[in-house]
Amino acid sequence: MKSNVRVRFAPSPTGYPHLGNIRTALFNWLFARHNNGTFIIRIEDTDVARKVDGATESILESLRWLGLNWDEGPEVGGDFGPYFQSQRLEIYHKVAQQLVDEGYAYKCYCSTERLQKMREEQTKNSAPTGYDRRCRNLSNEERTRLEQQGITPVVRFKFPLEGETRFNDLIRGEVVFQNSLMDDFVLLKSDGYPTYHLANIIDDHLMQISHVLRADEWLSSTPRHIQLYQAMGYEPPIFAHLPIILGPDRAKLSKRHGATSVLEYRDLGYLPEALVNFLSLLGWSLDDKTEIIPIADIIAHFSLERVRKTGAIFSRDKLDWMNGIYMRALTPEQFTAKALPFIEKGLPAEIKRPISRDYLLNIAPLIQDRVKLLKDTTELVEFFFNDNLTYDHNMLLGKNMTWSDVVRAIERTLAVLHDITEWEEKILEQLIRPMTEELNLKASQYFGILRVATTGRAAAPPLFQTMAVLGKERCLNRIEKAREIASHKAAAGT
RNA sequence: GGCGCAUUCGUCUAGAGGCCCAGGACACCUCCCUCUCAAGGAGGAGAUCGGGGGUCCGAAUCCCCCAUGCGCUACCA
Repeated sequence: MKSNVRVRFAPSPTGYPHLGNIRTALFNWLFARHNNGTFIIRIEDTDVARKVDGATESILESLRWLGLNWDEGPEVGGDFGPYFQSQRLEIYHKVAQQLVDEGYAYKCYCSTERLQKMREEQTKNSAPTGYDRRCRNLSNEERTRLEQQGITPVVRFKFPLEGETRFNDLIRGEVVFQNSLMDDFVLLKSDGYPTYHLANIIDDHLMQISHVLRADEWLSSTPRHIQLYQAMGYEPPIFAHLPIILGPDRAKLSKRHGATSVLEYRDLGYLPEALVNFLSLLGWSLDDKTEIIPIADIIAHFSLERVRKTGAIFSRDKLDWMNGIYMRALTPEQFTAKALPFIEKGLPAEIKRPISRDYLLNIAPLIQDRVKLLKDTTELVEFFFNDNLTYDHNMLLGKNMTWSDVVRAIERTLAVLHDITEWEEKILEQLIRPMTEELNLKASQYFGILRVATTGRAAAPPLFQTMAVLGKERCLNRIEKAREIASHKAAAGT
């Protein structure tokens, strides 16, 4: 049973959604789900000049990826459509005209040049900026004359000159603005499109939005909205202004802060559930210590009362840590399924495709603990697939050893390995570990040689597990190669 | 410049008059585990709660002033 809570995420397709935008979407979604309400997507495509191709799709894709499903909006429709503002122009025109007729708004013929000049003048004199209301009280004759000049007017709201506008913000409490400080803002642009203020109010009303949860940057224009609601005779929704997400320089997160597009995080290999968990904790908290919270619990406990007022700097370090936690919580099967596409894409071209899912499934437990981002898996997994190991040969030489020590160790190992019929971790360890003593080496020296020989790396998953997964043939071939290298070195007397 | 909002460890945060000479997490450091790298475990360091005044027996928590930061100040959202 749905409640009356109806919230919307109303992005403008002027770019690719970044973490800040999507966090607002997330809080709306959480609020809707917690209250058993309706989550609506409305595309505010009223800025023709800044519109970016593909932005809408990218926004929807970001939401889908994170699992923020919507009940009404693009693709799914709903009873209050259309959900693209560019398809609702007639409605805005009608209401704007009505406001003009009723004396709440007026047509303004001022040119952008004049407005710009006016603003410069105001700034120069350290006066408050804002439209000087020149067209507010035009006589009919003047209006006709300007019309005849062929000027397409904009429609401006006749903001009350006196009094104050107040409202109660669910997060910030009561906020008061002096009306005398507000100017007559534009409702309808000369290109026929409405401004945010007009379209937003009309649609929120028509779509029966109960709560407006939006970023803090809108707080200052809320009195405009309140006044508009009153002029139209609409009941305003409840407002809650969310803290914004900041870049490392404490300024509002934006494109210039780098990789902030949500889809980039997907492509880097963050898990959507990790990102959701992390984002939900940017401004909201469950209690004084819980950090890893399943989505069902976030929904169950989400409340605006526990939303902070201050902007938060997004920290990649902590996200990475959290992603690692979610990564480790995956079953090997899940992990394999998620890592596979990244590995297919990332492994060198000479390695034959498709890569074996079964083989990868065996590798998974060895690397899962070591992965922070799915993109990292390629690097971690590479030596399992690449039989042409290239490494600095000197890595074979353990600390305080000579090359002939290395040759001897390898030869003894090879002899033992050849006879193994059951190539398993336990058996490998049973046979090889005791050799440490026989060879009079430290485990770190001996295992180190074998690690480099089989993996070409100084750091890799535990030796016996790794060898078991690699298989007998691969191990023997690689160790043989290492023996040749070491023999040459020994012969050269280096 | 005007208006608005905010201000607790480097960062994310807990805290709604005594439970706080401020708790948790990330990052950092040390140790343990250990064949390497991780993961895991145990510790450590890190905030005179932006500053100053009040109120109160008692303030991070209430009030006032200041400072600083951010946001808005577009025919952008």
